[in-house]
Amino acid sequence: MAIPRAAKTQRRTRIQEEKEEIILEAALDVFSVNGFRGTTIDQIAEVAGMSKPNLLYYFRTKEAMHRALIDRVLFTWLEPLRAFDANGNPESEIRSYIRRKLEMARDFPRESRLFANEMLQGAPHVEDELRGPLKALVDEKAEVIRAWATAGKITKCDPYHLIFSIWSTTQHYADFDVQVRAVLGQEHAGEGRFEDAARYLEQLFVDGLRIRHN
Amino acid sequence: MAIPRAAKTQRRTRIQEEKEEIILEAALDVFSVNGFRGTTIDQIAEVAGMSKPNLLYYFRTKEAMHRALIDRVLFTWLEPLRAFDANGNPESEIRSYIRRKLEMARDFPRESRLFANEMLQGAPHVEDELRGPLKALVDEKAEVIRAWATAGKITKCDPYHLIFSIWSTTQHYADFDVQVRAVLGQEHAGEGRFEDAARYLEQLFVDGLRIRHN
DNA sequence: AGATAATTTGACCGATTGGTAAACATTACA
DNA sequence: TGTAATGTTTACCAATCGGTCAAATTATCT
Repeated sequence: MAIPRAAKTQRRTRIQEEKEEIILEAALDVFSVNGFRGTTIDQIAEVAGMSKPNLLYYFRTKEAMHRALIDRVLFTWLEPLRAFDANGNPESEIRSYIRRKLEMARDFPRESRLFANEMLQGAPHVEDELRGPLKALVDEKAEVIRAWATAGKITKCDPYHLIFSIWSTTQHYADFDVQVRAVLGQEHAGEGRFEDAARYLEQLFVDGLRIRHN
Repeated sequence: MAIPRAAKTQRRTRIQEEKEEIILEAALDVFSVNGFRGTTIDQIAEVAGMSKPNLLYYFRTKEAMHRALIDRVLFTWLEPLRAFDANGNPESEIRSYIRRKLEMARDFPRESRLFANEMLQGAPHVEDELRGPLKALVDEKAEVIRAWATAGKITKCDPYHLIFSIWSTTQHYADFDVQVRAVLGQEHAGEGRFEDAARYLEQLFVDGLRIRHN
């Protein structure tokens, strides 16, 4: 008798951990490109190299796979913002936040696209997380930025829209990668484009905010 | 005998124009949210308020609907960039480009999401347009910006990444609308958010580029 | 009005969808 | 080694998919 997903044993088998890893990896491949509705379990099964019923042994529904994937990715995705330090130097904090976000766009483009897909569809599966934990985190960091502005360390500006602009400019290089490559052309579309982007964005944000260079 | 899509008559009927309009409007609703793969003809038919075979009388395949929709939207979508004037004042040109793009994000969010969906999927239906006409247009405008920089009217910066950053920051308010609303919360998520965004972005880009105020 | 062309629909097709049942194979553990 | 739990697969299901067809309806033109 098969009891999937550690219902009886509490502890997860070695095989369970390995297979769930493989499945989520494959699911990330497919969901990030085709979105939830556009993804079929068969596609994921093929990428994962296992049969469809075998997938459904580990995750009972397509929703369960998507849910598990979102949950896992959401935490790491917010890491850079969590690392944003109130006690740090404004210029270096913003610089390194941009750098980290850009590295994530380069190294984890599928994760970025997974979220983008979810947002485009109106976030039917994660709206609660947005209104709850995400808003709370952004509120906290926005307050830090506002304090910097009040203290005259930074130009006065709307901290929420500042955060939005950092999110959008950096994630653009993951979500719109095809367009970026197409427009830059063969010669400038190499991996150097991330360094070019980093240089440009740091210039834009730091000078744009008139951050005091100590 | 039914001859769809003006094969014989050359001229399009009044009914043809009306119905094709209704269909594309409905298709925009659905494609922009669910992407190509995630959209079904039945969904479009229901939104359009007509039977599925009736849709297929005007557009023979789902691809044909999507194609027609992309073609129509692509032109208007690039309007703001086309209006970018080499002879204008750098500051006002960039300001009004941002303003126009932000207005489009506010007034035509579905069009923005349609493209975003297409990009996330790797642009399987429009890659040629990206490498061709779009790249050509961007190359031309990038040259204008570079000339401004050379003339000292503007801070030296990578013109391509400047354009990317204007695209991403403005379209963010259409594509990630749910997230923006969720983070801003009930009180700041009203329509005023576009004016706040406009104010912030103009400040960011204009001061960031150290444009000379004549 | 009558004829002809344009439009609309219900019934239907084979393929694909998410998911299930049960037989079979493998593993872990006594 | 034996056996019970875990893991895997084949065959299958009803629902939905993109699309066709022929018949019925409506608009157009003389």
